[in-house]
Amino acid sequence: MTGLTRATVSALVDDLVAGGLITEMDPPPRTGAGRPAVGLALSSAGPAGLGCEINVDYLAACVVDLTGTVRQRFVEHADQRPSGAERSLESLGRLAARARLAAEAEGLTVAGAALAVPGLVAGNGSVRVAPNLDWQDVDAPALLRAVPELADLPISVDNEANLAALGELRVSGGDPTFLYVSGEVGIGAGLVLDGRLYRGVRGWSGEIGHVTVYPDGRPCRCGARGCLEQYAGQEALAGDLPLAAASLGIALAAVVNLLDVPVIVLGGAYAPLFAELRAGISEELSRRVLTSGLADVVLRPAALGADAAMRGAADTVIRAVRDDPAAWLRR
Amino acid sequence: MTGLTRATVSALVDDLVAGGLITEMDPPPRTGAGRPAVGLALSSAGPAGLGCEINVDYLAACVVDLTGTVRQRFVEHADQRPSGAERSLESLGRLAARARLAAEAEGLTVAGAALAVPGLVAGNGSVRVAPNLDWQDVDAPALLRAVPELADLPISVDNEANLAALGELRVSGGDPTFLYVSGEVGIGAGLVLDGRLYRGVRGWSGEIGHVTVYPDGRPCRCGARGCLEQYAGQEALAGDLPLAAASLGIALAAVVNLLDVPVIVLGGAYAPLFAELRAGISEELSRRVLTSGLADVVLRPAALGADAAMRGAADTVIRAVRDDPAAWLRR
DNA sequence: TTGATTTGTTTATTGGTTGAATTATTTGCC
DNA sequence: GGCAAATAATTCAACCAATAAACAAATCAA
Repeated sequence: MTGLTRATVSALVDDLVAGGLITEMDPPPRTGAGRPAVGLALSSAGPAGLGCEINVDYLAACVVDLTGTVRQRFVEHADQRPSGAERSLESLGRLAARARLAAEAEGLTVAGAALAVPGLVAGNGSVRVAPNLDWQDVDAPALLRAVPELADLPISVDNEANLAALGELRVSGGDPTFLYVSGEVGIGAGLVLDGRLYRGVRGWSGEIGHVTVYPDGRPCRCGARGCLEQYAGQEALAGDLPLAAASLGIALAAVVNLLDVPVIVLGGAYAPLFAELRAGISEELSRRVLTSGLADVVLRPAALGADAAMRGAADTVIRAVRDDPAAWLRR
Repeated sequence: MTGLTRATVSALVDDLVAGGLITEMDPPPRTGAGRPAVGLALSSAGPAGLGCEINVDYLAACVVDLTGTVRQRFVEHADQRPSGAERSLESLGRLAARARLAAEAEGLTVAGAALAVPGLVAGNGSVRVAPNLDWQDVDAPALLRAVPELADLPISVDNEANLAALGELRVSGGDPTFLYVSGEVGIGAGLVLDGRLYRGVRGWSGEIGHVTVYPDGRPCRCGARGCLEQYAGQEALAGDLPLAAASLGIALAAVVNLLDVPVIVLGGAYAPLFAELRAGISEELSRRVLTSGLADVVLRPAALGADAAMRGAADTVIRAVRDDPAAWLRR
């Protein structure tokens, strides 16, 4: 597939095995005649990713190894709104430190950390706004690194819906292009195009909750009227489910018309309600998507549950190692 | 910038000069002391791109050289709706052949052709639907190649708004991410992300004309209700301009919320009306874009006029040569 | 046991890049 | 006018990763 010769591949694989990224499997899988091949697999003892998440009512951290297996998982339920950013991130840092130490006791090396937050994140990792946490301009990486056990780690920060979309990308059966919609208190979306998360120029993509569905409709806390969030957010969801489905369908039809996205994944609070929402969404999609006669849009519930964002965060770290293993070996 | 040594760069440049892609300039530009450098510029005598366009009321073809200069330009005004696809594409083929021959008489080598159509294009270049031409499943590349003078050319086909966006990308002062909105009989959009046109999985992105702005509004010929096209299409534009601006603003706010696009370019019929439309669009954008308090969305009229799609088409050909010059040299 | 088949390694060769030295061409200063 | 400094470009031996082809290893089937 790569066009490289067996000799070259062997040399490269030797480096990866020596660097602990790949292990040789014994006994190897077989086919027909001939000398049996040596099996190779991603190492479960090499570099690992530390995924962290802060949300309105919980803190979470996990360590995922190169194979994608969750090796450590810590969750702490507590309302974060009264704490303020500093106290919350200090608690999360301690939780993450526990996860890291437990993982390293198992022989893993944590290569880096990523943090999922329900808000807008600037390019340098600072959180511009997190409305539901009441945060503004929080330098999250610095506050996390204040915990001594994390001081040496590279830490990235991203929106929770974006990272949940990445988590879904990993477990999904290989749809390289889809929209992940996360129904929480607000509604966020993560857009994966050709296998890569599209973050937008300033990292502020995916704010589907504030797409207008009824221009003169209900007032939204953002100041506008008729935002999707007012019709399909967690509060509205408890009331009129058919309205929630129709409004979701209208907003999603806009996405499909604009981006020709063939798959939509419903996560967060939408996942358990998928059966009830599906028909209403589909109806609006088939009515309003210009190409609905040419090809269907696939609707499906998220495969990962509440851990999606945290797992996606950890995944960004190990994906970086997998995308450029030589950089890891040179470290 | 590349990290290559001068020796290596010299060797590579030698190949490009020998292949006619680059010419040495004489006299070169100067700075201070020292041996003066040899100036290098893209050759205006090398490979060129043939850009073609078919639209409701005209046919057009042009040849653009490596430097981006339009070297030949032919336009034929005539209503194409009564002709049918075969006759239209034969006429366009003859026009393109004239452009090609004239360009080759000037020493250019036409490397390929690209065709802009107002419709949905499949991956193989066939036009699935072009509503305003009343086309369905037209194998446009084959019909163009039926003209003997074009038989040897690789021909690609794309949506006109997509190609106009690419044309705009070339002349714009380097915004790598923007949405180009083309107001014609219908409304199309071309989405350029990080300097690359995003076509969607099936090539059907950019159908902003069928984004819903008023869910229970005017019926559209697509079967839905309240599509943008009914409020900001060429017919609606002649009537209520403030309504057109507001509805455009609502749809564009959705794009910005979803994609964090920092620049919106208004083309086609919108370009001459830019002054009248601007305030109405901006008002809705600042009201409905969640991040409008954090960073502005830039609105500007298209720099290229009616030639945008044709120029963008030609540009795709020369861009392919520039992106992989070695492939051209190996030919 | 033999031959076919497949996997993996060895080794000389190749081609592109590098680095250092060299040559070329200008400006600025005494 | 002559010389030093600065900058540009080329030459050439050395290096390195990948290649191709031969060879060794390990299995199955007859």
